[in-house]
Amino acid sequence: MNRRPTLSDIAKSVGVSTSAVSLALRGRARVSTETADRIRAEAARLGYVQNKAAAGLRTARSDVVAVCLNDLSNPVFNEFLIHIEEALRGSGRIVFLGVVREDRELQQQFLRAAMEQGVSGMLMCPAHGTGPEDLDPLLAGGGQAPFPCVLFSRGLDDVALPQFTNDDRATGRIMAERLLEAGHREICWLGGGQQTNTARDRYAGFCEALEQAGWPHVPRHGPTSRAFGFETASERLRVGGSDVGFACFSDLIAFGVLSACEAHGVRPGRDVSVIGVDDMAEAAFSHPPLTTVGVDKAWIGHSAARHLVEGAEGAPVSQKSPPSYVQRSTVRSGQ
Amino acid sequence: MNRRPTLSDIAKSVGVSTSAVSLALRGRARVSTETADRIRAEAARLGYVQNKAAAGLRTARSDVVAVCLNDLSNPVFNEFLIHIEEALRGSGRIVFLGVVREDRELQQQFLRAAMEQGVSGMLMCPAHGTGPEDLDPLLAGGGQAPFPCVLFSRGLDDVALPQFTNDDRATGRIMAERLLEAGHREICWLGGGQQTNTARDRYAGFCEALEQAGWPHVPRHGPTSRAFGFETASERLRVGGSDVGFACFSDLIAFGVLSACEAHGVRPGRDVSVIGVDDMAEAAFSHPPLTTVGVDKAWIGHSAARHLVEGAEGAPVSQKSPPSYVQRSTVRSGQ
DNA sequence: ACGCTCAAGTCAATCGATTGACAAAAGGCG
DNA sequence: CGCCTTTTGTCAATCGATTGACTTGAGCGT
Repeated sequence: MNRRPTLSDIAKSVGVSTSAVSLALRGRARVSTETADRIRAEAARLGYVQNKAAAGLRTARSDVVAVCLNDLSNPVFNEFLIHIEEALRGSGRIVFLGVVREDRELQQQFLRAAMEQGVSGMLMCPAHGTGPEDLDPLLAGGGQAPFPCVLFSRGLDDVALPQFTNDDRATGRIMAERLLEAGHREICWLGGGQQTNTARDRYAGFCEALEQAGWPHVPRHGPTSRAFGFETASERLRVGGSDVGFACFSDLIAFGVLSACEAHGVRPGRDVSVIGVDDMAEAAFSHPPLTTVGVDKAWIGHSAARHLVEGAEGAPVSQKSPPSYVQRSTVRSGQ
Repeated sequence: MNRRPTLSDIAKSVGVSTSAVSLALRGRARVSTETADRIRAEAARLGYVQNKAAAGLRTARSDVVAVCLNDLSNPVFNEFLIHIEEALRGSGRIVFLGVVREDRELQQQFLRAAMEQGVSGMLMCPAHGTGPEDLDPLLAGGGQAPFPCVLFSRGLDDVALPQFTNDDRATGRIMAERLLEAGHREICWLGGGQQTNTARDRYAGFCEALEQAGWPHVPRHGPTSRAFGFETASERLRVGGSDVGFACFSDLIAFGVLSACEAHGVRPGRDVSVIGVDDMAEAAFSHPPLTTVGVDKAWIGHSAARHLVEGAEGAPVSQKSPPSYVQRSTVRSGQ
């Protein structure tokens, strides 16, 4: 029942000091190549594995990054996670995952857990209703903050943290413009709400473009789910007729709308128009394939991760990626 | 630029020893309620956060659990992760995530990282081709193993580790039986391969039931992706006509088949039958809704997690959850 | 032969928390 | 009053790795 070998086991076995072993294994100078080789050989023979807890205790460094997400069952967050994990693994970091389901309390718990574990940084998509006070411990300047934090996907106002997000105002505008072109009698906004900057900006951009054109719309805010899209679209189709353009806060909602269209015998891309946001992988395979405004999840995920590990110099940056219109077949072509 | 407060900061400030502080904060005896209150109050005032690295160094304990996955872009693994994360959070563990993309080398790296971090255990879905030799360090008996490991989703033969999986042989049988009932001229197997027990068992059960009935099938092994389903089904429909029943290793493949059917103007549930496995969330929303054999991902995820944290007593268990036939509309009803 | 530099190592303190062994004070009991 | 228990704490060692300061011996130039 022998425990894991330590530096001093190797030292004893080779006949040198633990300092020498530590130095050799990390490839520093101060040990001759010959001794270093013997040390490395013995380490391999013994099956030595570094104890990062001990190393981190001494050096106050760590290669763990916490990633704070809200909802894995929304494919878009899953996609963000994929890109983030990829970027982080590429730079030798390790991922601590937290799923906080839009719950500020859970988010606080995860923050604390991350501090306890001594992570070197955090990538965070803030939960609904997160304000500066929630992030207080991370904001203190002058080396006070336990670790740097970078926000992704959702930004926060009045928070001096680097943020990588989609340009949601532009996204909303694009949706409005395309729907306007399609020339529907009624335009309907589905989803979003007031809980995140993402939702507010997207809707604001949408309203802005519509107002410019002097065109009204019927707003229906609600959860980001297929069910919400299905039910709300069904209601609109029943009371408002079938000549309507649906602007959906998320592809997920749009999928629900598509189901509703099918149930009502209405053809997306002909009678009605449906446009989503995100361009999640499934969008290309929906029935019919969904027209959507693509969010550059890879860029956002990679940039946020890179910014975190490369160290944030100077003032916190706030970068937005431009959305891209992805034409498939659910938006009617102009009259 | 004051660093994080430590036990001894609290001790100094309250006027007791660090021992007392440690004891009090963890609610042990040996400190009076009154002193303990003062200590807790001061800890809160100072914003004390425990340093788990230091604590773990001393106690050789940790509340981190490594979760080793292969492919987040397959929704079924995403669903497993959701359930696992949920169960782990419920027992106060935190998740250290690794995505190893069916690469044994990456899997080894993750194993090592987990040892370095000193995780208390691992939940693992083994990569393609994983053998006992890959898991060697985890198998040594008598307290030698660095941490306990529980396999989920995919089992491994000749490996003395607890395993929680779906009953894949039964799953394959169900698929064959339903397709037999539908009475197609040709029955086609899509996906799987020889890389995992899951794939082998599922296919074996399928063959078994078909042989019993004395019915042939055309096998097409390949990757678990929509694209593979689409292409292979297209080919079958072209050369073999439209009276075919498709048994798909995964819902993902089945979705591809559905697209192929649409492209070929063939109606699933009427002309052809399509049956998948997993019952992923999307299956209920495909077009048409997919008939599938459901895998109890919640049970598997929760059980594996619970088994790990509650400590594996006695001999390693190997438990299989029974699959469930989920009838929707892509399998033709019997003649 | 002397002083100097450099390479190759070693020493010992340190990171922060935990815990077995011990100590002092208070209370109980005959 | 003396002895024994509890209660409430403290001491000091310990977990494993890192690192600034120091030592030793060899090599070199003059």
